[in-house]
Amino acid sequence: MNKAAVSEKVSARDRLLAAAGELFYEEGINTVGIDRVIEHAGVAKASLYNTFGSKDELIRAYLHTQLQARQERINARLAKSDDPRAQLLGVFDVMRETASRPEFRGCAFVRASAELKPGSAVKVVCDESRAWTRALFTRLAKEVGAHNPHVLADQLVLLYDGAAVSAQMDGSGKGAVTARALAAQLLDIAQGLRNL
Amino acid sequence: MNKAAVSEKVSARDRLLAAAGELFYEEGINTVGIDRVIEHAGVAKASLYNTFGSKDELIRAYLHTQLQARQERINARLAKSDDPRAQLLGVFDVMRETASRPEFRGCAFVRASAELKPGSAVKVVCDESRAWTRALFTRLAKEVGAHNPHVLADQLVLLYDGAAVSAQMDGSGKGAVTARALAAQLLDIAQGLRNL
DNA sequence: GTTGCAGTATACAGATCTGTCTAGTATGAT
DNA sequence: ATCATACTAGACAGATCTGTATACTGCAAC
Repeated sequence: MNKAAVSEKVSARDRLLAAAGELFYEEGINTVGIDRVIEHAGVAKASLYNTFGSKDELIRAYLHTQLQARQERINARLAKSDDPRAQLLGVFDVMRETASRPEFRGCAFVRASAELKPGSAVKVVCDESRAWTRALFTRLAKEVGAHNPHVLADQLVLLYDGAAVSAQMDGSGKGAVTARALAAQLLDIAQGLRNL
Repeated sequence: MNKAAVSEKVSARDRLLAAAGELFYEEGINTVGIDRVIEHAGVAKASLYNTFGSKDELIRAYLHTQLQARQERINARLAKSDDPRAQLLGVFDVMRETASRPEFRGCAFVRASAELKPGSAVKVVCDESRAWTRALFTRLAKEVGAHNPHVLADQLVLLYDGAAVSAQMDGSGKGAVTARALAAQLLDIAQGLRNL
């Protein structure tokens, strides 16, 4: 059976991930119980435990899916241009578009991390996400010819995080607009166009 | 009875707030049950419900206390100088000091907001906190003579939020250091010292 | 046709949660 | 002395949580 070719039916796993993606993100990981997830997915409880083994693993898988989705969104945007400067600002464009959607409630990893009991294995995915973002900004900072790419990358991560918080707390994409504008300013400075 | 003057005994209310401050902040609002709070506070359950009426109200009170504490920390720092520029950077110094403490886990309001079910009355306190911070930065931006104080305030809030996220996710005060340095740079620009 | 896989439906165990209730204690004011 | 206040101790109700177990169905491969 070739699922990708036939795809007449969505697997229980995918339906669970979709349901978890909506409910966990919108209402919080701890407030949403297993029963609501399986009900929303239209799936039996045994299917959840056969597929994921525990709620914690479902959370892990949910966050992993979120990370992949974000990476794909950003990579798709990066592919649209060859100019590193445009690529770097494009990352903030993606963030602005995402943060402007009414259902956006901030970074899924920040939200999840606030609910984790210390020592949870879920934190690994959060770290993975942050490492990826930072590596991306570092790479782009080098490509734009920044004098100190690591410093610039730190600054860009800061703006990226700040925009996510603004979207979560203020419910607007305004922070993302500010972040993009500020990133452009920082690029000018880092590229030496505005040096003293 | 004059509590402030005598203060031989700490009231159940204060002990509950202290316990909530530790447990809710460190482990999350939803994962910490009432029983753990009263046990940590050394207080009877009836005292909690007589004083606050519900867990939600205890959460509100906990966040309100956090807000007051932050305001007092920042106001104390502001009082140390008359120079608006030093005052503004002082806000980031406070953040850096706070974020460098090992028990710091990010902004209590961001963490709480990630756990709230939509429509909770707790969000009012979060909004109050954000309004206060933004008003503070706007006032200071005006006092340093920024060309566009509202834009500068938006930028500073962004840095402030980003630093908090970094402390929460990476477990370090590095983001706060970056934020302070970047704020200083922005001040230079906003004050026109580096204009093109 | 039989075997194995993926899934459904549902009852249940055991823990934990918020909130209520009863009963009793210490203390200070009047 | 009495009375209100603030508090303690703990049982309890009722809901909800995660996770397990049982019994069944549809389907595809061999």
